[in-house]
Amino acid sequence: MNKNQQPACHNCETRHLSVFANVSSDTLDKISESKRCLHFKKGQELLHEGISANGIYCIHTGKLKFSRLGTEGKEQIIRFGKAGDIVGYRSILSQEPVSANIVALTDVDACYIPKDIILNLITKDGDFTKSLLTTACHELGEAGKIITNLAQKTVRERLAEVLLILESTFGVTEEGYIDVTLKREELANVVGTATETVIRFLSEFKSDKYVEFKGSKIKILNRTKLADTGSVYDY
Amino acid sequence: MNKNQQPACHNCETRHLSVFANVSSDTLDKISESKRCLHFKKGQELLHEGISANGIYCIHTGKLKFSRLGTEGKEQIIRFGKAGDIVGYRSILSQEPVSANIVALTDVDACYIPKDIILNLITKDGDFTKSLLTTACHELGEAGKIITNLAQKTVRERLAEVLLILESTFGVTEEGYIDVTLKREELANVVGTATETVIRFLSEFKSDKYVEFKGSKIKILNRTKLADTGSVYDY
DNA sequence: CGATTAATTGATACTTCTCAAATCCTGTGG
DNA sequence: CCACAGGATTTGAGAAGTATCAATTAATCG
Repeated sequence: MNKNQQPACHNCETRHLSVFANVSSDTLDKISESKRCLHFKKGQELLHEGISANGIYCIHTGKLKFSRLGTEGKEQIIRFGKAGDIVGYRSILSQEPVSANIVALTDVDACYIPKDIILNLITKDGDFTKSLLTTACHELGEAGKIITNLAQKTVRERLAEVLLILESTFGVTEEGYIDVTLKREELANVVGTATETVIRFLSEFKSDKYVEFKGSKIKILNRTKLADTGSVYDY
Repeated sequence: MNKNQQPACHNCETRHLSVFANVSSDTLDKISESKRCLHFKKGQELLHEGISANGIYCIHTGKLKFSRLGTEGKEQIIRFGKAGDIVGYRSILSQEPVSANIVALTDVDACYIPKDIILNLITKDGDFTKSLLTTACHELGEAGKIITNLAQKTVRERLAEVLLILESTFGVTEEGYIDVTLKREELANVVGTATETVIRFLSEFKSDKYVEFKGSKIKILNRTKLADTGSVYDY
């Protein structure tokens, strides 16, 4: 995908995973006309905390992290994104500045859809709006889970749980490694702890044969034990 | 307000604070017809974690806490509610079970509006839906803040911040005390710490003259210092 | 007023953080 | 293809922050 050739939304396979799955053919045409397909390199920022968004990105391929700067400028990773997700909608709909830095973890192809198209769609297409609401409400529930876990679980438990979440979010490679590459530091910024602490617990999990490494790739060997370690009951 | 007399939504002053502020007169009539006004005593539960909601509550008067049970059955308070808020909408819209126990902190008057009325309203009233989306997206942003704080701030910082948040959420009484009564244990369950730890830091804040107590009521004496203590920059 | 429940204080143990130092990678230029 | 620079990872030791347990005092409600 490049800037000259704008693939139509009709033919987009990723669309069926997204909030645009059921919008009408007409509407789809309108979106197709006004959107712009963009490419982001690994490490590039799609949106920056504090600005106001003028449109949303519909993620076609690639992986993202959503993070906020906490006290002392430390990164806190809030959640992840992948193909089929839309980003930036929260800011537009709450009429607040973007609340997270959204950064590409891999190369990312995404379509940019201007704000007014989306707002217009909301007033006209009930299914689409419902779909958006469902998404937002689902994420709200997830956020509640995260809050409870952060407040109550130990770092060791949280790390175990995060590994399981990453695996189920991003799946595994052919060789069975979790299909996302995070630095130890980033892993620490998800869990909310120090890098060294992540490393210590990871090597503990490794001695216990719950996981194994290959570079920074991680393979989960024993999901049950890991879920146990993380006090994850709904696994 | 009691069960015999169902006050019309038209005349409800609280409505103007809520997502129903701008719905049409016709729609309002429909809601008025199908709603039921209920009273909850302090401590009573409006919704319970895990069930599926069949309607939403529109809070007319009173205060609520939203909590989840974490590991070992410990309560984690996620957020608070008050007049003008609607509760239960998340579950209905994400088609997931209720994700929190919603409990009255004071006596509460609330109107129960059946699920199908709300879903119908969503397909027909764009303003209402947008209003709901705005609410959900706003709360999503708040959740992100909470996550960052929990992950990065110390218990001491979080407690200081929570006091400020409680004051700005619930206001103060004539005498200047934060207008909500929480047990020390509940305060601990907001902050995500042990009751004893809350007590220790509270008495520290008291010796520092940042706060003063009267029973379990808390009065903030020095907002600036407290914001400092809590590393709250946007106060 | 008595019985619970809540709040407080103290002592100790444990988890996690921080700082320092060493080793390991990775990509780059020669 | 190799060596090197700079970042990433790992390990250790000691400090700091919180949790836990136990005991005491205060507040509340019937």
